Amino acid sequence: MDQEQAAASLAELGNTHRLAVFRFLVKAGHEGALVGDIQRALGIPASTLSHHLARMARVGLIRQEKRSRTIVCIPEYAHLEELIGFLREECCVGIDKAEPAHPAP
Amino acid sequence: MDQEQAAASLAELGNTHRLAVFRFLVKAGHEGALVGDIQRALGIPASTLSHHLARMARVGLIRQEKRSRTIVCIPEYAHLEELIGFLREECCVGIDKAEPAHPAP
DNA sequence: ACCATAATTCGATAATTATCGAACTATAAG
DNA sequence: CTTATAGTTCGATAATTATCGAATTATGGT
Repeated sequence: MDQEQAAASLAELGNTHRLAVFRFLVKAGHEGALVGDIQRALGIPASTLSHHLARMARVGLIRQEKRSRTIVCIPEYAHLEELIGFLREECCVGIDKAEPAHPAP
Repeated sequence: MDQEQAAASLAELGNTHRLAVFRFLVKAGHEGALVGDIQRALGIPASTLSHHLARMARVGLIRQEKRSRTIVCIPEYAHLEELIGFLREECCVGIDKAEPAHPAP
């Protein structure tokens, strides 16, 4: 994951509604949740939620699968892992230079 | 770190300029770097950079220490660690429910 | 065919964020 | 005291993002 992608994903998670949605989906597990479920659980107006879901899907944070009339939203764990990996590299580059707060085993 | 704080920090990192600044500071290490150094290294106009630095400091991603005429910017590693911790909790809640891609030791 | 449900798209508006030159403040050096 | 340097603040504008009702599309059930 490059800097552009990382920034894009971070920006999407950097919104309370979208972060709440993502948390909800992660709790829902690999089966995901329907748009309507999210809507009822979080009380976000349908069109607003749709907007946020589209953005999250655009950067690869979630995946949307159509099941007849409904749409299942599934969190992309691998994507989050990559994002965390990117941040961790950032973090650890400098952390050993001095004051080793996290002594490597 | 609660959801509000996490979202705020993620939003700040979710901007290419600020993410570049943060990476630069992490590489600089615990001694940090001067505003002017960042400015010259990344080629961001002074007033724009000042704006971004203020935002990053506001959410605790960096710390700014005045040294006579100059200002040292230091990355708050602990803050990033907390943020990563928050994301990791998110991620791992659902990851074991099925398809254990990351088998716990 | 008709109605209900699920969700998106449209469209208009509000709110936030980004950008950057110019003016300003603070400090150091001569 | 004057000048130079480091950085911020101001102010104005552009660009992006957020919000949400209304209209629309798609599908299933009766």
